[in-house]
Amino acid sequence: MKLNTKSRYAVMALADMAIFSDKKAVSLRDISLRQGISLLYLEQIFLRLKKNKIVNSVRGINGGYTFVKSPKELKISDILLALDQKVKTIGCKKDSKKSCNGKSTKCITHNFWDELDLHINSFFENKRLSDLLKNKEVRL
Amino acid sequence: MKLNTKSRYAVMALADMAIFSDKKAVSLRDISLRQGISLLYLEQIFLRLKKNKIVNSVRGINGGYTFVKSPKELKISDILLALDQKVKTIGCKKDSKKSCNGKSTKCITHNFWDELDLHINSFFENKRLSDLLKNKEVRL
DNA sequence: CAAAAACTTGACTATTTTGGTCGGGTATAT
DNA sequence: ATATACCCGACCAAAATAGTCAAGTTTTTG
Ligand code: FES
Ligand code: FES
Repeated sequence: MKLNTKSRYAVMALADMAIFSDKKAVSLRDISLRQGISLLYLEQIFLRLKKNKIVNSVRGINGGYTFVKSPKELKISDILLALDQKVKTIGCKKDSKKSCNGKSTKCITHNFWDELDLHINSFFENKRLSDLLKNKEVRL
Repeated sequence: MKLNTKSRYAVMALADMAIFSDKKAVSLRDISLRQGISLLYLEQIFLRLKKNKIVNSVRGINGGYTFVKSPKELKISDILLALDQKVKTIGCKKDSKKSCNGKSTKCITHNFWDELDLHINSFFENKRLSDLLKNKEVRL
C-alpha cells in the first residue's frame, strides 16, 4: 500500500504555495525550484487541480496559480479527489451486489475493508492544508 | 492509493481458516474453493505467512495449515507485515537524513505523511483477525 | 510591437509493480 | 504405491506509475 508521487507532489506543491501566498500568484517554476519537483510534472498535476477548482490560473508574465479556497478551508481530501486518488481498499465495486470473488454475497472481509476505508478518509477529511504548516518556519 | 490483492487475499484466507479452525488443519484447496482464490496464488501467499510464523504447515494427505497464534491474538498488522505490505506514505527513507526531493532537510509535508502513516498503522495494530468474524454467520 | 514568461493540452514512453502461472519438487497418511 | 498436499524458485503478461515532449495560447513589459 503506497501513496503515489502525484498526490504527494500535489500536497507538497500546494503547501509551498500556501507559504508564499502573500505574492499575487505563485508560478510553477518557483515551486519546481523550491521543492525539487519536475516542472513538466507539476504542469500535469496543476492541470487537474485547476479542472477540479482547487486553484485558479493567471496567465502571462507574472502569472501563476492562486487558491480558490484559502488553505485554512482546503481539505486534503479535496486535493486527493482532484487527482483521482480516492483510497480504495475493497476489492468489489462499492454499490455492486457482486462480491470481490464473483460470488453473490459480500465476502467475509468486506466490512473490514470498508471500515478501513472510512478510517483513512476521515483523516483526510479532517485535515486542512493550513494544518501542515504549523510549527514550520518558512524556508527559502 | 490501493491495497493489493495479496494482502486482501491473505486476510480473506486467514479469516476463512479461522472459521474452519475446528478442523485440525485447513488445506489451501478448501480455502481456494470456498473463497474463489487461485490455489497457486494462495500457495505463494502462504509461503510467506509460514516464513513469518503466522501459520504452521502440516504436510501429507490430511495436511494443511494451522495458526501459530490464535485468531484472537493475531493482529492484522502481523499479516500485512508478513507480506511486506507496510503502509508507506512518505517519499523519503524513514531514517535517512535526506529528504524525498534530495535536499538535506525534511520536506514540508514530511510530518504530515508520517502522521498519516501512524493513523493507518494503528488501525491495523488494534484489529485482531477474530474481530472480522463478529456478526458473521458461517457460510459453507 | 516584439519577446519572454507562464499557463494549456494531448500524446507518448520507459520502468516498475502487480497479479498471477508453471514446473518440478518433497513429505506423509492410507 | 499413490494420492494429497505443502514447497519453492523462476517466469511472464498486463497494468499502473512517473515522467517527458511538442506544440501551442495568453498576457505583461520594454
Ligand atoms: S471486498 Fe467487497 S465483497 Fe470482498
Ligand atoms: S516525505 Fe520525508 S522528506 Fe519529503
